[in-house]
Amino acid sequence: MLKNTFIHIPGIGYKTESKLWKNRILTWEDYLRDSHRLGLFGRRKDKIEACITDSRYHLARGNYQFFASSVPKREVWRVYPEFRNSVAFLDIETTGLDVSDIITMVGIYDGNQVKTFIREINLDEIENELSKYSLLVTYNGACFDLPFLRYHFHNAVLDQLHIDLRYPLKRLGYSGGLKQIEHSLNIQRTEETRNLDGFDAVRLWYEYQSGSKE
DNA sequence: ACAAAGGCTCGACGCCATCC
DNA sequence: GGATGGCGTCGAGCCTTTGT
Repeated sequence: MLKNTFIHIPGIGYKTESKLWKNRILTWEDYLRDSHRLGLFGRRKDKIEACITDSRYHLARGNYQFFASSVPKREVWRVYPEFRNSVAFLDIETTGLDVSDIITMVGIYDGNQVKTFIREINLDEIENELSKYSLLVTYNGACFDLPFLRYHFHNAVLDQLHIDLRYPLKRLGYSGGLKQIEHSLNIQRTEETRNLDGFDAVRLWYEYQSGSKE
């Protein structure tokens, strides 16, 4: 999907991208070969070509920073196929909603394996762990998880591509919070966690700190 | 060759939704 | 309850097209 994308190129908006696609210019390679068919000439055409050449260069090297700074946030979902081999699905638990509240746990799924980082056990390993990934996927992470991580872990690398599923799901007609979306997609939780919400994460953390193993 | 019109991008603004 | 990005809207500014 990324190789079909032109929206990250300065001077190209949704209209022009759509026009390219309608004219059978579907990939970067198509553009470099066939753009003269479209009546794009002169400096504009050259600038676009230069940006496509850059895009190919950076994609071949896995330079996620190039795309993180150029692809509009609402279109970052398009990079998933190209960067799925370096993805972290991320969720944090905290003691409250204010960024100065405490992070109690961070969970990461890398596509194969779930890794859990717990306060007072191994949470300090999270900075190193995060630096391994090119792409982060969250739900509402742009407003919640990432600001928390930035506030509490000054050395964490957090310049990755970031797909916040809240917004693409909204466009597909799914909204109302993660729990509700899971329900409407028929995603079942385990018996132990079925009826728990975010506030239970706070309560259970304090119970755990008071000695409850359960 | 020049001017006007039209198309498109892009930034600003205010409102809204979601996380524990 | 605070932070943040997306959304819709608007208008400035640039570029291309069209008309004379």
